[in-house]
Amino acid sequence: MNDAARADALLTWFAAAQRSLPWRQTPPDPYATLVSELMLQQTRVDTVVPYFHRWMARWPDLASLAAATLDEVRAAWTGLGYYNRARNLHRAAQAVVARHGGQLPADPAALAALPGVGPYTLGAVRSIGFGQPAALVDGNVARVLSRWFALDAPPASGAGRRALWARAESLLQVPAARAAPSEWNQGLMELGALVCTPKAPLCDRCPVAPWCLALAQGRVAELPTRTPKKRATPVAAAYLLLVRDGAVWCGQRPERGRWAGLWEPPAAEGPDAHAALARTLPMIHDASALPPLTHTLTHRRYTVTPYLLDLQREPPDLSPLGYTASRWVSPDEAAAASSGLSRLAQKLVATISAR
DNA sequence: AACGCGGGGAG
DNA sequence: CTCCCAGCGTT
Repeated sequence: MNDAARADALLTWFAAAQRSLPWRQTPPDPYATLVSELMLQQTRVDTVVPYFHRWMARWPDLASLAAATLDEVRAAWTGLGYYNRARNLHRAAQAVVARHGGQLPADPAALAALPGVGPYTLGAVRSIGFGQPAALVDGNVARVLSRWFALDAPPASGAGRRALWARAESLLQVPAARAAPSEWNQGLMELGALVCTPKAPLCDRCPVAPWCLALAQGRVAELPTRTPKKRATPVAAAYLLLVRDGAVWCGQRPERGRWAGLWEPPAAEGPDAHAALARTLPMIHDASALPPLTHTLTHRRYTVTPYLLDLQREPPDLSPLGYTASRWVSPDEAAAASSGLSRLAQKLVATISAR
């Protein structure tokens, strides 16, 4: 039968071709699975690996993570992006300690109730962490299944999402897949990462090419259907770098929103950023403007003008700008992986020592 | 359903 | 440059 042969082909390929990744352990560790899956949300494997090693060395279990402070947790996340994930993981650890005795629950409803655990992560923790026959759909699986079955609905659409999850559930009913849900799901994702890539997929090396409808129809390049994406919004911003003894005066951003809880030199956005900053920090009029630099996020493209001032007096109060705390940050500290500064702020502080 | 949320690697 | 990555929470 088609389904059985295809399942065998993928599982055989995965057994031989899978990458050696630190969270692929036998026996599986549900906590390690949770950590890796939170880190891997919208983030590539190669980026996550060093963060995962540092994380597991520092917090080897949920109890130790729950006992850490949010600032420590967030500092360990510095550079990974999507910082709300760090907050979610920390809160999840505290919830597991409070409600489940420090052991991750195997019950799907209890898992789904944890912060940061959505449909994908639920399927991943269930199948990879606990060996349960649970389906999952991520960006890789969406691409693989869209091609296998020549699905025309955009994966991001409601209809596309429903179709993909239905296929994923259905495939998992094949006995070989159901007997090895961890390997099956990881095999689908590994195939998407290594063979069934977004551009220039390696169809001549694909273990399931004989069963690929898109390949048979010559439509591999046009599937999955792409959804038109929004352009990044241009944003102007001004940062005031107040320097004393080589250190820079930084504030901690609020818990909500962009770069939540991270540190940066005081800043304002918009065409009137300089004026807005001057209302709270009038000393900016004595500062010298440095050459602008750009920093691109997924949805925003920043053009930042840094203003530099050697400060002899006491540093100003930053709370009127919305910062919840403030401290001096040395260039060495800012450059460290666990500085708690956004990448943009790290760039800015680096411009000072480069002068 | 639509939007906000980082940063980096590949082509 | 563009695209997109082991997505989720909020509105």
